Amino acid sequence: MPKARLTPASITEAGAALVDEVGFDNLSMGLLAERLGIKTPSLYKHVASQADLAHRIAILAMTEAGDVLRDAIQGRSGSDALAAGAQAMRTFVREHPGRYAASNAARPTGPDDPFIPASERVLASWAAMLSGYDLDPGQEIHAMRTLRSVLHGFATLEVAGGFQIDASVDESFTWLVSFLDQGLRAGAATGSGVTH
Amino acid sequence: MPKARLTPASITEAGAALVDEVGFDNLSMGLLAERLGIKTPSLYKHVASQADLAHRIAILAMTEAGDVLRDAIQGRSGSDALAAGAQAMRTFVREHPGRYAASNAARPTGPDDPFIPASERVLASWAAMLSGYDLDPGQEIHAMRTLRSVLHGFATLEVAGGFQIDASVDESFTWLVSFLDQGLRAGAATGSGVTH
DNA sequence: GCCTGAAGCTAATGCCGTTAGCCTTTAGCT
DNA sequence: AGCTAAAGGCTAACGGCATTAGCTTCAGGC
Repeated sequence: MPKARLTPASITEAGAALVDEVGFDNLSMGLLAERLGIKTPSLYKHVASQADLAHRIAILAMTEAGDVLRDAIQGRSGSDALAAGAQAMRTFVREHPGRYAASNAARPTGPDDPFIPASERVLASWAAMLSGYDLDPGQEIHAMRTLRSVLHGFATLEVAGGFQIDASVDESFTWLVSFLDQGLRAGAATGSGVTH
Repeated sequence: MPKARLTPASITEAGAALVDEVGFDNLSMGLLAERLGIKTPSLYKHVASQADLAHRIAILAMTEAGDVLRDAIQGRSGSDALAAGAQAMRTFVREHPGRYAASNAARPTGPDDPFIPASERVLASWAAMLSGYDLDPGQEIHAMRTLRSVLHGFATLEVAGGFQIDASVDESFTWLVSFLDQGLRAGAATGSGVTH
């Protein structure tokens, strides 16, 4: 049988697909090896450890998230960019919960960890989006953190099944985005928006 | 030595203290047994499994969070209640990251799982707090989810070390709370606040 | 004083990550 | 073409951890 040659990249890809199916917590070397048609120890010819594998998946996930986000924001600004970016992130998390969990669990392993630029690309997209709101420069970091918090929190709660009541989650998300948009526009309008 | 008799409750308490120290992911039966001065298998005389232990910790954590939140909101309303409640939750998560993680990982095991009323008590506190904003009834659920998302997201990112840039996290949190407050008050003022 | 059950222990099982060591294949060099 | 060496697979084995089985001990109720 013509075997596609196994590489660290292809294994990472398979691992990412696996965690999206079984959940990041249930990632195991045995399961992945089975998917690849090899025995567990053979995996170690390609990745150093399970932690290494998880980290590679995290880098892949963060890179993909960056792409998705850039594409969503591309060509839009202000409210449109916010709505598109937020929606894109939510979709990404719902379609790739395992990847997303991996990217959350990851910590940079050193100063030249490729995970760092991948994360920065995501943050840069959010920053670009926020720049459309003409916020006070001193507030941008706070707005950024608020934005990240709310989107991260919503996505996490949603995939964890945290929204039990039978009210439309889609509707809540639209409401949330509008809420953010209005607050950000108010902040721009007043020049300070929020005092503290 | 006069040993305090071991009970499921005391073991859960010790487990909760342990996860706050070592992290929920690093919870192990051996570590907990060592803390209690017994051998690992003896633990099974008191709890059914590690999953059972984790679930008990989650119930304890959710109950404690409910207490903290109720106490914080007690006697306040509107912006004050929001600020106090949000601050109380953040403090709880920072002081008890392991408990918090346990409560997030937990899923109800059945219809009469005590975890359910414990969760509901937390939600009820948030609902009570939101009622001070006189929102349109149809929007309360969305506001609630937004609130939970942003607080959960912020707390999670913070304990995970997700805020790298050296801008004050305290300040960001204050900003976030003010942002929410202004948005909620605007929503009440207009009677609808957010359109979608 | 005996019996029972609660609660400890040791020993053993099985799963999983990981390492060591062996074998086959294949790419590349002479 | 033929040799060499690395790449990449495999089996066997180790160690850690959750869990179970079965023994022992000790305190409290009859």
